[in-house]
Amino acid sequence: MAKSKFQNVTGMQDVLPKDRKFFDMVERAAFKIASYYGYERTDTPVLEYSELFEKGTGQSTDIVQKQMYNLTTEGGDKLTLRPEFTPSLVRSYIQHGMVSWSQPAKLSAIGPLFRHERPQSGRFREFNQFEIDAIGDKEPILDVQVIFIFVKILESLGIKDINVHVNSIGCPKCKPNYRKLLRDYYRGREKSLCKDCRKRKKLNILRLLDCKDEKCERVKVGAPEIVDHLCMECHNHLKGVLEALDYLEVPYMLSPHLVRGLDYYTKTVFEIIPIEAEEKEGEEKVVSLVGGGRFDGLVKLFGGEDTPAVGASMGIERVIARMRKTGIKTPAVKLPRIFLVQLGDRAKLRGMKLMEEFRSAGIFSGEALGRSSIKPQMVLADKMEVDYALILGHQEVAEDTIIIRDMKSGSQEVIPMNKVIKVIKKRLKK
RNA sequence: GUGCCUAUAGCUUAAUGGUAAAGCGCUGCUUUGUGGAGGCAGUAAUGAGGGUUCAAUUCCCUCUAGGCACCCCA
Repeated sequence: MAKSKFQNVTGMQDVLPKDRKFFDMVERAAFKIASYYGYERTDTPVLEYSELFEKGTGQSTDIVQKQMYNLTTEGGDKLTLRPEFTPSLVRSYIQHGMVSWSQPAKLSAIGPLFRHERPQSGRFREFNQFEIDAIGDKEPILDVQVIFIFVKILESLGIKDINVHVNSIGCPKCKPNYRKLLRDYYRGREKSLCKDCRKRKKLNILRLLDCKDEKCERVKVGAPEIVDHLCMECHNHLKGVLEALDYLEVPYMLSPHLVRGLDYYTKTVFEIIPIEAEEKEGEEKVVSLVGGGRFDGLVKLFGGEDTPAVGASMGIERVIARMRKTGIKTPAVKLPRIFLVQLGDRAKLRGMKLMEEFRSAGIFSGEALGRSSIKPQMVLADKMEVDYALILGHQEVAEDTIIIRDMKSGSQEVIPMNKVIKVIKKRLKK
């Protein structure tokens, strides 16, 4: 197994051809649907200045505190392998003056992200996400469009048993009030909480709502819910989101305890979760396939105009794991229908040229130019289940002819080389 | 970062305190320029490094990788 002294880095994996087919399938579905709704692909560098994430993703988040791959260049620049897309895309929005585009600017992105966490199922140190962001519009319908697009992407990949969890975490106006209410509620109840939550209470009290510990769950039941304490603007925004989801018949539920871990979220937050995983909670881990929300303050935080925005991203590896689990197959690979068999050096050369002629004519041919004897080539042709083998030996090269062998019947005939493309084309049509 | 489990040929598995077996795959042979079945042969492994022992792949430790849970998240 491990003969080489080199191995892959923990949590980072090789994508072999059979895996790649799944990636391609997901990417194709994602771009097809997102681009229909106007989201255009944007690529940003894998490396960014560390400060972008420290400021954007947020100092208080686990991502920034302990999961970033940081490096310092010889010149002293502090760089980070991107742990998420949103800050990069917002940076790009400001830097390239997308403010002057028709708003909102609709961007999509795909590629690897890096977080130094302990790998486990559905979690890697290098992983791929597909993200879409609509920057420059505050209407709730944009939130819903983002959710809707991901639901449609998942559906088109055959993942239909999903549920969208939605919540609002308010804005800088109403969030502080709610925080205070929560603090008041939990004051005196510390003893009923798990160890972690006692710590969390000081760092970010909203996180208490996320805990799955039984004891905490019990305390949580009586806790004030943020949806009851939103300011008018946030309340109406949430109402607009839910109404649109209803209208579009998106399967969702309001999850008052959904809190997301990134600092920049405002108002709407959501996750898309497979239903089966929810039902089997305890046996199977609940992993969200998509997560996102509104980040109305981020553009301004980076020095741009005060610009509302909303976006989300999908974990490609997680979606693929889901597809595999539910038995979804990738489309069959296109196999060649003819196979070139060659004997002798001159035939190899002539064969190489012939294949190019076939390629220009749009005909896909198999080959084994590395082989010199005829048998293994025939075996391969058989395995590939081609319709015809084209045999090119010394004699054929000399006479400028080629043998066409019908693999099913075993009959074969010699035809002039200059007619072979025409003949094969005709036969393959049948 | 914490805890638990795992590690035998390319793949799937077997076995043992005395240097490892099989199936699949791959390569070749079974007519000298012709495939599909069957037969024959070949190929290749105890993740790495220590320790205990007369002897370890088997027991112990460390490392590495993989899996899982916590944390957190896509």
